[in-house]
Amino acid sequence: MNKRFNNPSIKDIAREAGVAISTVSNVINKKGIVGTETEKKVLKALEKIQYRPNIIARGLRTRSTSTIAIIVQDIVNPYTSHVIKGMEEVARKRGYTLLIACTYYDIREEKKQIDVFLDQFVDGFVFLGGYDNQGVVRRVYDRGIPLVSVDREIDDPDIPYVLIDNLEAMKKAVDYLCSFGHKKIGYVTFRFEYQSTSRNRYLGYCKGLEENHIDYDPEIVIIDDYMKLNETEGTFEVVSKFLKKGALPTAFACISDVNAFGLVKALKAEGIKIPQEVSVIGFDNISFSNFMEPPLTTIKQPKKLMGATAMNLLLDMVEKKKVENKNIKLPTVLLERDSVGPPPK
Amino acid sequence: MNKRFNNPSIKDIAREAGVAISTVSNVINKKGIVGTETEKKVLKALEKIQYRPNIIARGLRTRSTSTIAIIVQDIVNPYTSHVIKGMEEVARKRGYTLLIACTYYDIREEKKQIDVFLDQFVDGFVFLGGYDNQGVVRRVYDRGIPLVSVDREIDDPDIPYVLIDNLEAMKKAVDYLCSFGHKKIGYVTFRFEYQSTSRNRYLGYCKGLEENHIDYDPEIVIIDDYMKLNETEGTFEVVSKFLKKGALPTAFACISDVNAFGLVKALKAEGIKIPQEVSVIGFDNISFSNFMEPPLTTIKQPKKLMGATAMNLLLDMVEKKKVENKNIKLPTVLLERDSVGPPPK
DNA sequence: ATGAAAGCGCTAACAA
DNA sequence: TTGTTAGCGCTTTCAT
Repeated sequence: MNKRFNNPSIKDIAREAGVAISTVSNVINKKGIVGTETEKKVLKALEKIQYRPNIIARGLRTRSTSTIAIIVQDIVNPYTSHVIKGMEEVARKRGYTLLIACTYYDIREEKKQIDVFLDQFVDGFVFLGGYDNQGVVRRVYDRGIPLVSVDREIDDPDIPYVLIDNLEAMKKAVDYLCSFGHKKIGYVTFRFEYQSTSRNRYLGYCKGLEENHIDYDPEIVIIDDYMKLNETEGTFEVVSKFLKKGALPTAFACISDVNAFGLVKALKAEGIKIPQEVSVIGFDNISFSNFMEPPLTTIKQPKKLMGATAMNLLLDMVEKKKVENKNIKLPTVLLERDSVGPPPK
Repeated sequence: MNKRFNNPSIKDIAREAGVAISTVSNVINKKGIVGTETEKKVLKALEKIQYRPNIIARGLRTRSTSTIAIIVQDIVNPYTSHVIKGMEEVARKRGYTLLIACTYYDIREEKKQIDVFLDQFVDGFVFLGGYDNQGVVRRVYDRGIPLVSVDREIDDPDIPYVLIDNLEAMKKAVDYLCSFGHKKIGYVTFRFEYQSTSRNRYLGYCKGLEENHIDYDPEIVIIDDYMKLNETEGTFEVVSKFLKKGALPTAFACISDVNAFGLVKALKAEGIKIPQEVSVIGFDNISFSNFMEPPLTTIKQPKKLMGATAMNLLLDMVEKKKVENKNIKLPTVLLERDSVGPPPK
């Protein structure tokens, strides 16, 4: 058999200390029911022998492995990786390890991954982004496994989530554009039938227009799923094609920064000056957005905070602590930089 | 006890099929020693009952959990996340799940994470980047656990690695700069005492100068660890300070694109034109490098390929397949874009 | 307070 | 080929 190494087990400790294995277990798990003298003996044995509890064996018994599964769409997306970073730091501090899987926007893949993780006795799930597909989330929820949904809006208040108000945030972006006097405001997004986050941003765009008494003009709304996976490059191509058609607003709101980067490049390629001829506002505040030219005005999402908040919420539930509020909306901030200005005369 | 749910077990299948549990196990694990009729019965039972093997129980027995641990410095770094993507796709296809931990350049954290993963019976390790600190890698290696080191150069050919030739790649960058006639070539890096990858790039820079008969000028070599964690922003600050001192080369080579972004911004902030006054060459080919202004000339690392190659190599070892070559160097390509030009007259 | 023993679900050695 | 059983390392019940 493949017994690669022989770690000391609780048995070895028991023998060394001259006590029962259950006593050792009780010391390790701080049950507080072990006599002072006995505890001392165990502690000494623990000191002497390099012992580390076998998480797998423990997991088989307790059905818990101090492991959290996180399911994301695409780890390469900077928004995603920043949220993960926030989660990772909290998980580590609290003694949990992270299992990560990417679905690349494939719902079947998402289902498969969940099954795999279920097999592993993960203690909790984070769903980061992705399609509405509440069924798949529900399936986990109904098994009684703690879960938090991040950046995926769920109708059901039973299901804990950490979000921003995407609708209000995008409306804020449109309001900002309007405050400069823009009347022709385009929008760049991928499709959103199955994705509430992008849908709500779109709704925010519409609401922004409406409140500012601007008619919705489908000519300047670019909706294309080609921009989804290879965001920046894809947007560059899609927008380049769009520009050939001639319809040009004086400003664009963008579903996210990574798409805005491609939009900006396409605009520049046509010799269009930003913001003198066309203004652009992004969404997310990816770090690169401050290093492009011009620095991108954008809606900042509190990415790391979202991750940290979600993980703390999840671990509180895992550890059965009292959770005050499991439906959390975090605030966004509009970052004024240089890609928005008044429309040309 | 916290028995959250009662998955059907191999026992239930055995009862349903009217065979012994070991027979079921043999069917599931395709041992090929089960009679056709019996197998059919088991398959039918498997069909009827929603059965999924309990990985934890299996792991306790076999000391293997189809899990790979990957240890990175910082998941937010685009180079890192692209390599992970390459690894993730392969791992998933081959039926493994990924445990990910970040150390944020902290050696103690790295040690701690390794211990945690060791407790979990991971089947293999990937070390992505990080300090030389061969000891920590060795400790895993000596336990006989398969491991691959990526982007962390290891002297010991026993230890499998996937790398690029950092020295040659950076030398190639310097050669390229020289081919435009540059004689004053600066370099931007963080410290590299404990990090062979950055050290070898530095050595490549030095060798490039030497072969082109240019004296090394410490005045225009910027070495600062402040650029390590918050790369782009940090580099912007460091370089901005540097520019106040007045020494200015006609070209900069950069340890990585994310640092180049900060460098470029600092240069522009001083009104310096790229490439008319100063040329800049990066390293990595992060996707944004093509979307900044001017598009960044850079050395392309095959990031996803590195990840995929490393994971395939690792899993081959885990599965005890014959491995032809466990020391792999992948090629780099110099991408000519617009940030390099001839020096000013 | 301490110890003995059952058993989590599975694999593998051994017996039949 | 098939079935029985031990045991992976741990937690937890139940005696003592």
